[in-house]
Amino acid sequence: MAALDAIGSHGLAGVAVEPLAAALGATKGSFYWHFANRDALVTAALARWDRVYTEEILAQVDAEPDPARRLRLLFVSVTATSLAPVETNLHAAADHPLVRPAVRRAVKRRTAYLGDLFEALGFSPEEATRRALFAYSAYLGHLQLTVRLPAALPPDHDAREAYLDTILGALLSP
Amino acid sequence: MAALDAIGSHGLAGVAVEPLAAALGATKGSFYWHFANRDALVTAALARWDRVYTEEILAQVDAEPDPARRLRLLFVSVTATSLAPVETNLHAAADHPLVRPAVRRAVKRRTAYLGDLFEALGFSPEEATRRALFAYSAYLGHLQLTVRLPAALPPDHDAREAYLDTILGALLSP
DNA sequence: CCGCTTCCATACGGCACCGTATGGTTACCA
DNA sequence: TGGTAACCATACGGTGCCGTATGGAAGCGG
Repeated sequence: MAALDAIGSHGLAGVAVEPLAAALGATKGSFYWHFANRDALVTAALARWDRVYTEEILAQVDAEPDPARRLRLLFVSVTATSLAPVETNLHAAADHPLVRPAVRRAVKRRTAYLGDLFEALGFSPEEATRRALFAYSAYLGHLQLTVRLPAALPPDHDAREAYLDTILGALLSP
Repeated sequence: MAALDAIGSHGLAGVAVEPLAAALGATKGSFYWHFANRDALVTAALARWDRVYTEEILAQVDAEPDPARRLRLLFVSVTATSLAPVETNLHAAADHPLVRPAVRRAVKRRTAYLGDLFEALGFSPEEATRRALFAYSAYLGHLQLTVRLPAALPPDHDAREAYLDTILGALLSP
């Protein structure tokens, strides 16, 4: 779906009919035969985002049985830089009436998953909910830095590993 | 500065000459006498943001001598919901050529301050840098949720206090 | 071969914004 | 008091986008 790529590279405003059609070597006339309007395209992109960026990732991570290793695997999977632009730009566009419900649904789904994970690690339900929200906030901020200011992040692989150790150590401290 | 308010309520794209002039009861002709163009207005808004949203806040927090209480005070000050929209929208617009250097500067300044704080709390310089980045990421994500999805955050005052305790506990765990 | 559906292109009107041109008003000052 | 600078309003052209109207071209069943 080219619309999701456009969200990644130019944000929600980048999902524009005329430039997109031109980039695909087509014309507006063609586009408006396939879609009712721009909103329909955005809606389709959001549905695709929900499948690929939430359900598939969680299903894949959920294969790991050990909760601690599952949390680490989740962080590694989810900070892959290829996902970052779309994630960041969609969260940033969550004031848009079409985007808001999709993002709300994703945040609920993801924080619930994280909450279950922290419960499996031995925290009380309330504490698990708090740590889940904390972890998700850190995830959001990390992605934002990844996209906008990568120079602020640890430079090489070793430093990133140490950084991940720090994060997981803090999140799992009793 | 009305431009900063516009960034808060409608993002960088909300800094538009004609609507802004109309909102102030003026006209474009008046605006273009005071500013060379839209970019000049954006630049002025960014300079003001740097003063009010970084320097003043840090100066105010720095009055607290105890590092642990200073960290808590910093979090409380900085998660005031009145600051959240401008902060979030500016970070979200950091791909813009005028905004990028301003945000980069702010992030550097703030993470450096946080790093000093964690060093004052007894962490090694490297660990302090990691925790500073972690704390700033969590801050960014938290603000984003505050603006876009406030329903995802702890609902009442007691829950927010418990949440803050969890966060500070995790950030300060050895 | 005819007519119908499917798919695509060109052309148009409309909107919101940027920036410029130009004239007008106020006020101060030589 | 006449000139000049500071400030503001109206009007215009340009751009990039949305959505519609309209006319094909290609394929396929009757």
